Amino acid sequence: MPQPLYRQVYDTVLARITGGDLRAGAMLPNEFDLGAEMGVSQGTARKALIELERAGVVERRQGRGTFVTTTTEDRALFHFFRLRHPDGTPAIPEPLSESVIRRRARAEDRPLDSAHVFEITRIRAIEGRPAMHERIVVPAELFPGLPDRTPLSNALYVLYEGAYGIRIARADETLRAVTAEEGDPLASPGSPLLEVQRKAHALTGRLVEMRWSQYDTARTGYAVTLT
Amino acid sequence: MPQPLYRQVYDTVLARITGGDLRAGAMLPNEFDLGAEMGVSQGTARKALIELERAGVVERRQGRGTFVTTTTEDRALFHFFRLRHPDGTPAIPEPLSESVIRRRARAEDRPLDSAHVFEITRIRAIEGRPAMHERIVVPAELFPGLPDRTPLSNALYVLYEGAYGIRIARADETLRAVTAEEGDPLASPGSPLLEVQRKAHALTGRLVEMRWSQYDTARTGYAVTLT
DNA sequence: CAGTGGTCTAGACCACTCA
DNA sequence: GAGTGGTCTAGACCACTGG
Repeated sequence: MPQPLYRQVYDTVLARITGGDLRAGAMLPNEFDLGAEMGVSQGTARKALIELERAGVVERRQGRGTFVTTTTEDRALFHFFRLRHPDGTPAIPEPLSESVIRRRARAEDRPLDSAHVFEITRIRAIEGRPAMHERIVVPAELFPGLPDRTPLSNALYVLYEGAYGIRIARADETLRAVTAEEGDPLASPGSPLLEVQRKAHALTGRLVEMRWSQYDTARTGYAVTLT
Repeated sequence: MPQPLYRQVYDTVLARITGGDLRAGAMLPNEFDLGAEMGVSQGTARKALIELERAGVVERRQGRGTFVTTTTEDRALFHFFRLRHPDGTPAIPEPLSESVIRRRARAEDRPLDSAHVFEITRIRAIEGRPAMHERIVVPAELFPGLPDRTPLSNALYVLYEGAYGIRIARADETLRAVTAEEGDPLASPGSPLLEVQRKAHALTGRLVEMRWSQYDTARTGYAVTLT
């Protein structure tokens, strides 16, 4: 047995989702039907579905069924945006300015594996104060017509999925403290800023976004839980 | 059925571990024996053990058995210490200075739910340069004789478990960028520092440590993965 | 009410570890 | 070779959802 049966079911279902056969929000077959279709028992199909749920690919609801996970504004805000107020509630960013340009990929964009990229630059505020400065780079061929969609959704990952079928599954971030320079849009020179570098991967595992963010953390904090 | 059977098995086993009946590294009964003991089938005992493994409480090894997880230096360094070199490898801290005092709990120590606390202050270096300044507060009654154990282990959580049977299961952190002040032990005044506030919980869920850390991130970064 | 996922059982065989 | 966890099956009943 090269791969466990439940793993084969897992891979097949995942391929249907990433391949577009099953779109976000679509209902999957029930455990018995899926098992029959794949030539395995209900219990084996069930194990595959449970693993898919754990990976965040599907959502299971007793009495209703199993559905392909949809990236909602809430989910994007909760999972992939970590700034919190002192009381622990998520900070809500509001757009202040935004630009999207198309350009050739530079050396630093190499990991995106694309000749051309879109570069999004935006500044967002929290409770009325400019607090976030972001530069976002994505492969141009994966997001056709992106510049025509301005103003972009505040939650970019909802747009990625809704308009381009690209679901962000994982993001690796590296955080550093830096100092604001002359002309910084967020804070006066010398002020401390939290700099975050992100590499975001789609369900397929492909790197689809690189992001440099700077946060003014005078009134908020970046929250993480380690387990 | 108020609670699923597998959940009852889970709780019973967890209670045995937190209660000291099963110590770190101890081997659990196999799935059939555990099931028989609890009056459930092997499959149900198995499900409880899998959940315990997912929670990081036990480790299962095919052909060997199921064992209570031990906090090793590696685990502590990998899970609960997030500073990484640019190439992604963990930064290795080396002790420079350390002090442990006993004092009355102050208002800010309230969450620790203890009248007296130990406060550990230490400075550690990375690749020879002072890079971490930490203030750690724990309830005194949970860690009797802690000041006599100086110099403390570099990996405190290994000491917590080995000497006091307290295993850290979860840590909530909040990160901010701050500026070094006059006399800062890590960097010259005005330099940016990454400030991390941690609240660490034991397996039982009790808050057992509060920690304020400052990192010089000039040569390292704090790495996180969001999923 | 029919259909779904959630729990549980009893049993089988396989893969790995270690003496 | 004995003992362990890993996979898989077939079937049962329960709990929840929605028409």
